[in-house]
Formats: sequence, C-alpha cells, structure tokens
Amino acid sequence: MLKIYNTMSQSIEEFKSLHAGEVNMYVCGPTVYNYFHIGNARVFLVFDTIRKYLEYSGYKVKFAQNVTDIDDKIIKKAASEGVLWSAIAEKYTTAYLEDLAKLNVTPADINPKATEEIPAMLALIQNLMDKGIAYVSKNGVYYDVTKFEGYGKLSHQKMDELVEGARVEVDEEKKNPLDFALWKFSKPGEPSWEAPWGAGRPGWHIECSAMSGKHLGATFDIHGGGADLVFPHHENERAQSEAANGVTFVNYWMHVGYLNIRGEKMSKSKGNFAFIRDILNDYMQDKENTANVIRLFILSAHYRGPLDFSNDNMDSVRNGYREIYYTAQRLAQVKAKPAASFVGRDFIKEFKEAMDEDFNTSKAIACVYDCAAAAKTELGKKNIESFVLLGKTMLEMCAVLKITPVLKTIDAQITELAKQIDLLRKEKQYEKADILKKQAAETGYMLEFTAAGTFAIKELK
RNA sequence: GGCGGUGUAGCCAAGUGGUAAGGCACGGGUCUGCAAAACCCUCAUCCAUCGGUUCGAUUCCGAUCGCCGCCUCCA
Repeated sequence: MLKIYNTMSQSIEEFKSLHAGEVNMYVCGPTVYNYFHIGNARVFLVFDTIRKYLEYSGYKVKFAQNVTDIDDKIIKKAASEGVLWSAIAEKYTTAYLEDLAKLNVTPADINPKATEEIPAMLALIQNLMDKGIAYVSKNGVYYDVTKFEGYGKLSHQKMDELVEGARVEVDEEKKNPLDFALWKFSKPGEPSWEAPWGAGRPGWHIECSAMSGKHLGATFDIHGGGADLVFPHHENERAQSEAANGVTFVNYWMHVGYLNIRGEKMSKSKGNFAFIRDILNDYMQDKENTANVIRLFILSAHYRGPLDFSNDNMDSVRNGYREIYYTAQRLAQVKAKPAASFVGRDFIKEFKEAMDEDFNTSKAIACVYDCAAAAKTELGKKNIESFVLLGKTMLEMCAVLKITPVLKTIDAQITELAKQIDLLRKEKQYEKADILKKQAAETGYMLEFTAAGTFAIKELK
C-alpha cells in the first residue's frame, strides 16, 4: 500500500487515487530564461522517478508539466541581450527539453506553454471577477485573498502573520498586501495579449491553475514542485482554483527539499551555481552513464530532506554505482539461464515496501546494493544460474529507478585479446600476457580472469 | 517575529518503543602467475545537549543549543 506525505496535512497518508487505477499529476516546470540547474534537476528527477514507480505499481499516469515562457525574468534577460523575449523563451525551452532527455527523464504527457494557454487563463480570471474575488486596479487584475477562507492553509501561515513578515513594498493599488496579480497590464514595449480589462500578460500563478484545470480536471491527485513553491505559488494556485471551481484542487501536495552546494544555497554571486548541462558534459568521460550517477546521487537521500551537492559526494555515489555497473557487465557476458528461485531474501518485495513508504529511494537503493552483493557472492561460488537470477533482479530494480547501466558492445578486438591472454596464461607465458593486458587497459577495459570465467569490463571513468 | 526543515560513525545517508539499513573512505584478508578500480570481512555500547514518560528511548513529550530555508515571481 502506497503512502505519501501530504504538505497539506503535514503527515503521511495512504494514497487513494481519484479514479481507480489512474493518477493525474502536475509538477511545476521551469521558467525558461536560462539553462536549468542541479536544484531544478532534483525536482524533475524525483517526480520522474515517482511517476515511473506509480506506473510500475500498475497506475496509468497522466503527467502534466508546464513551461513558463512569459515572465518578468524572460523579459529582463531579453532586454539585457537585446533580443526578443520570445527568442529567449524558445532557446531555453529547447535547451530544457534537451537536458531532460539527457537525464533520461520521460517527457510529460502534456507540456503546456503559458503563452499557448492564454484563453484558459482569461476564462479563469473572468470566473473570479464574476464571483467578486478578483478586482481591477491601476496595474492589473488582482486576487482578493480576504475572499478565500482557506488562504494560508497549505503553507500553514496565518494571514496576519504573513503580513507582519512581509518585506514587500506596499502597493497602494492593492486592497491587501497579500493580494497577488492575476493579470498584469503591460507597459509600452512589453509583450502583451488582449484582455477584457486591458492588454497585458498573465500573473505568475494563474497559468498553473488554468492549465492543470484544463488538462487534469478541477480536482486531481498529485501536485508537486520545489519546497520554495509552497508559498506563495502553490498557496495562490490553490486559492485561485478552489475559489473558481468550488471543489478541492489537489488531493496530495508533494514538495521536494532543497539542494545545496557544499552546504550553501546556490547562487551566482557565490559562484556555486551548477547547470545540469555542465555536469552532464564535464563530470565523467563516460557520458552514457553520467545521467545514472546523477540520478543515483539525487535519489540517495529522501526527496523531502535537504541534499548537498559536491564533487566529493558525487564521487562517493559514482564509486558505489561502479558495483552495479560492473555487475551488469558481467551479467551480460554470462550465457546461463537464471535459476528458478533464490532462497534468501525477496529483494523485489523489500524494494516495493521501501518505495511504498513515501518513496524511500534511499532504502530502495540499499536493496539494489544488497542484491548486487548477493549476485556477486553467487558468482564467486560459481553458482552461475543464481548469479543470473539475482543480476536480473538487480536490473529490474534499476529499471524502476531508471539507473539501468548503459553497456558498451565489446568489440571483437577485446574479445580476441582476452582469448590470447587466456591462452598465454595456460602456457605460462606471463610476460607476453601482461603486455596484452596492458594493451587492453589502454582501450579502457580491464580483463578479469576468474574461476567463473573471463570478463571484459569497461571501466567507469 | 511567524512558519518549515534538519542535527545518526571520517564522509554521505536510512531507520525503529527493546537496543543502529546501505554507499564511500580506511584497515585486514581472499582469489590470482602477478594483479586489479575484482571478491570477502571488519568498522557507531551509540544516534546534538539536558530533563520527563516508560520495565526499557536514538525512536514519544518538554526545554536548550547548532545548522539551513520560506515569509522578496528562487525548484
């Protein structure tokens, strides 16, 4: 039975989908004004893994993730580079999709762009206007938070306390300091869309309400994002949607903890800003397996807790990943059939139990390691069929976590070298054998001569 | 000030009312002609501190201290 921590109730709840066997989920996507960084990547990878696990558990998942392609930051960036805002949005939307693909993140079923969903937003704003919840001011259309009874319930803040702590400049045009823009009137030269109240662009929160409602329904199962979105973004989305539709917006709110770099929040001024694109390119020589190491690193801690990114921590994970990677390579070079059963632990069962407990990937990964170790023990005992069974079990778990090692085809040259070395060893011509071994090493392979056979292992670098 | 998170071995990191998963590193060993970034084993009398509840707490409650974050359209 799957359990999920719900930010709304601040407790772990049994998961019950709205429609039997189906899960509708929405995760806040990027504002495309730059490449995305390792912190964004954490959110994307966590929810990709959750989605995958839901599917593995038998759910049909409908996954929507927006692309915010109009926003102040985009306009600002465009101005500083002297290009059209749309050029910035297009460039970084493309980059976003490329980087996601390199991380093996499955594309969302629906990738709505803000600029393509303006009509749905206008309809929602009109709905709020009709209900007397929104009002027009000099600068735009605003949401009157005093009209929504449950305001603050998601972030567990009281309105007066929010006001006290507010560091925002008081906007005289707003009725209440907490009121937020649904529609911002454009200034000359700014991008704008026609609207009944005046030309402008959408406020930050409205797109998610409009798009999730349109594609997933007024009520849907899971809404996720980074922890910093709880307030104000998700609080405001909820206020908009529930006030407009009169029904519960989201059943399970999920938030991913912060990713720090060497213990500090990442920021450009501190020079500890890491784009995922750069990590993918620079971290290892083995590009095909870099995404797996990154994902394993991200999943090594529970998704709700903080996670510290550093080279040392990555290296530690990479060294651990080798165990899985090498086991997979040996498995691929063994021709035996799997044993019918393994007397011992039921790794898959343990794995599922871990994941069912609010996606405890840390514990799930421990199952993968234990299984790999058990497989190697069998190999050492020359129980090849048991090794194959356990190796396959390990790969099943890897597939769910999406860390399946990417193997190289071993070219004929290496196979030939291995044969020759084996021959030379039998003839005790060790000096010649060593020369050939060195040759193999130069191509990135190490050759293992074990009781269970000879393996050519591509090193992970 | 309000709210939230967090403090577990050298490092990363799970977890439980009955005495601590897993990974990395270290150390020892095994296989091997030698060797490996291979394999095996070892590695927290203890879970920030101080109280309380309990037969028993790292796990529950209270307090204290430390670190991080949100309350500024930052995931």
